[in-house]
Amino acid sequence: MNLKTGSIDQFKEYSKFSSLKEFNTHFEMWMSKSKDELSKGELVALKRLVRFSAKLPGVSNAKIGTMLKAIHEEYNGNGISRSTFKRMILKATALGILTVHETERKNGSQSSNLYVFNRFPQSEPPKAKQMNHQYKASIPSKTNNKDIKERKETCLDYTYTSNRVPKPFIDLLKYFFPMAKTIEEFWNMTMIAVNKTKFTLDSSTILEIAIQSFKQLIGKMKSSTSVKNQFAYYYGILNKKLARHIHELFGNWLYS
DNA sequence: CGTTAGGCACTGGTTCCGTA
DNA sequence: TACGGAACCAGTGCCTAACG
Repeated sequence: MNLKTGSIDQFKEYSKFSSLKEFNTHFEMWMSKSKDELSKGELVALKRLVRFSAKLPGVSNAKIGTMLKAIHEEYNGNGISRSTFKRMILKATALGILTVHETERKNGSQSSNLYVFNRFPQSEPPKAKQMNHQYKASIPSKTNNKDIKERKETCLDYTYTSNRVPKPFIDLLKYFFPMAKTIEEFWNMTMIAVNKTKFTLDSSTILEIAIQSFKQLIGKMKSSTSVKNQFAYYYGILNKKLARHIHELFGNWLYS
């Protein structure tokens, strides 16, 4: 009992789904897209993790040992190893399916991880390249349960930004907008603008244009007070830059 | 008495190697 | 190639004995 400092309820704010049904729908989309990336054993592990993420849709604080035990029981002793489970976590994190948060016990010692499933993006699901090989948990700093409780009232900082946002983008924005939600919103605007073009751009190009646009926004914000809505302004810059880029790529005939 | 150091336990992370 | 498992690492608190 001393292992857990509280129930899963206190991680409520981590859930990105309004219902279990919604979570299942998103997970199915992830599976249809990414299940080939995972081995048979890894799929067993992932699906078991999903079943441990029901109380709070898409969030699990079960420890690896517990889940392995459950798998072993389910498969009559022919379960999977800790190595396989961890390989699954690495892959699923890299694919953007889930995010891992470290937690501590009340007394400060390391506790089980918090596994948070991400929503399936409405645009393109993140590619491995876009993830910047971010295999590690996206949380550099340790969190503890007390912290998490305290953060209920406040917003989560940039370390909680979803894995679908490329790291260089986070690294730039965090100095100006330290909140994860804001950074994610900027990235959402980016993907909306990109998808609107109907052109397929590679991830590094998108990132480059996004960063340029954001820098231009910051420049504007510092030099004038005319920026009323930072997202809208950013979106405007982005659209222009994307149009120019595509124009350069494909020539005038597209717009004639 | 209070403090400190050492060993233990618990967790996750990484790497490596043998095997089917 | 997927997998299991061992060996190592790190970080923390707990317990206890020794110390001043």
